[in-house]
Parts: sequence; C-alpha cells; structure tokens
Amino acid sequence: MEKKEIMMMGLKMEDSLNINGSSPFIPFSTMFDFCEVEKNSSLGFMELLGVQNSDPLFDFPQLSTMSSILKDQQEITLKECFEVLNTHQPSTPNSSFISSASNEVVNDEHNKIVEQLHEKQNTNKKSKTKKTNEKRKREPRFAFMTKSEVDHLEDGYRWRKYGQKAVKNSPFPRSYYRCTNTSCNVKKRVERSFTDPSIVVTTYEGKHTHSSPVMARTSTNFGSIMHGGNYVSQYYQHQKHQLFNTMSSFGFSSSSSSTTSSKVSSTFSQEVPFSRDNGLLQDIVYSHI
DNA sequence: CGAATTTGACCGGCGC
DNA sequence: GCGCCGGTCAAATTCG
Repeated sequence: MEKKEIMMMGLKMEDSLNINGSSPFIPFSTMFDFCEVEKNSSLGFMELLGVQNSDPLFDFPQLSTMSSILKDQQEITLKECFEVLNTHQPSTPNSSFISSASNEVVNDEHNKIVEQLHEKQNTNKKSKTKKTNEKRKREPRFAFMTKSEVDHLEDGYRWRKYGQKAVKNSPFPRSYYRCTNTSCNVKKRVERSFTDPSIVVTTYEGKHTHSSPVMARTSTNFGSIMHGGNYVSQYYQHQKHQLFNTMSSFGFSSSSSSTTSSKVSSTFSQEVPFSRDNGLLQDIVYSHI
C-alpha cells in the first residue's frame, strides 16, 4: 500500500490546512515576481530555472520573453513581468496570475526594489574604486517574493536560525538562517514585505555543497531530476514544476500544446496526473514507504 | 539532555 | 570621530 506525502512547493499541505481551515492557502504565487541575478551572470530566466529544450516550460512564450529580458539586463523587475504577462493575457482576465496583491502595492514594491538595486550598484562602484584588494566576496544571491502566511518556508534543506533584526521602516523583523550542514555555508534571509504583509521575501546566498536531506529520504521524481549541489537545484525544480502548473491553470498556453502533455509526464512526474481543476493544489509529491 | 531559538552585544562598513 | 545600519556571535532560554 502506498502512503501519500503531500507537499506544496515544499510546504506540507497539512500545515497550511491547519492555518486556513477548509480553504488551504497557496504558499507560493509565482517565483518571478522579483529575480535578482549577479551582474556577471549571463543566465537567462530559463537557464536560471534549469529549463531545457525538452522541458514543457520551454514552450511558454511568456517565459521565453522573460528569459531574454533577464539575459539582456541581468535583472527582471515586477513591472516587466507584468508587461510580459499582459501581452499574453489569458482568456480569463479575472484570474490574477501574478498575485492577489493590488497593482499599487506591487508597484510600490517594485519601485522600492529598483531603488535598492540602484543604491547597491552605486555603492558597489564606489567600493570597487576605493578598494584595490577585495576582502569579502559576495556569493550570488537570489530573492523571491512569495505569497505565504508562513514566514519560513520549507524548501527541503535544514536551516538554523542565527539572528533576527528589526527592519528599518517595517514592523516585520528579518530572520537570518544558515544551512545546518557544517560543510555548507549557504545562508538565507527571510522577511515579510511591509507594503503587502502577505508576501514573504526570501533571499538565498551561496550554493549548497550537498543534496537536500528531505529529497534524499523520499524517493520522488523531484529528487531524480535535481541538479545536485547547485543553487538552481531542488528549490528551482519545485518552482519549475509549480510554474508550469500555474501557467496552465491560469489559462496560459504553451506554443506546442499538442506535445505538452506527454512532455509533462516524462519530465516532471509520471505519477502525478495533471488536472486543471486542481490548479496550484496539484503540486503534490507521492513518496513510497 | 542535546538541539534549536531568542536576543542583546558586538563588529565592520559607510556617510556625515 | 561618531552614529547608523546590516549582519553575526554567543550566552541564555526554550523546545522536543
């Protein structure tokens, strides 16, 4: 007899059910609300996600467009995401694909982020000219804005909290986590957006030198398609899977829809049937015990 | 009782 | 030099 373990983007379904009762909330809305990439990186959006030609995600024109934007500019903003998605508006306009946050809130957030990025770029320039010998090398960082009622989202790795600080101009604190694996120096910061408290901003720094402990003990298809040791690993595989479900369930269509369903089953999971009725809730993982 | 979290102290970078 | 700020440390406390 198979035992089912249900996970939604790494967050256990039962946890989310406890919080919202009959209507489970969606912990992740979309991963490309904001994506920050190191300047020297030539990664496009698809490469960032580890999407290859054989992936069903490859067929979504919206994502290809975003990928090219990201490649040219090294960063993609909320506004650009909106523009791209609006030019490929699905047939049902009332379905809010990006998030349930109002445009005002998201624009505020966008402006803030752009401001921060510019500030950072300026300070980087200054410190470069000032210092001949660079002391501290910053690991690549990736930030995600996610709609969640839980601050610390389960992502398959084990983290130890080592600090918490009050965030300027925000009632919500920022938490600092470090990977519990001693040989691994990956860190992450988690904070809640004060413009929209339903949004959690998670920033990863560095790459794991080991595989995910959760994935190691559950023989899932996610585990088998991981890029071990890479920061685009299991987290992105989750995101990738989620993204496809989201794109599909909100009415976006891939450019080669005839072949998509077969591709999906081979690339993501043969055990999880795709049903549009389930929407985001179909992101489940079956594990054998 | 060991592991994880909390929280005030501390540190280094930066602007004034 | 001083104060602010983001990030980290580590002793105390809580949790399982």
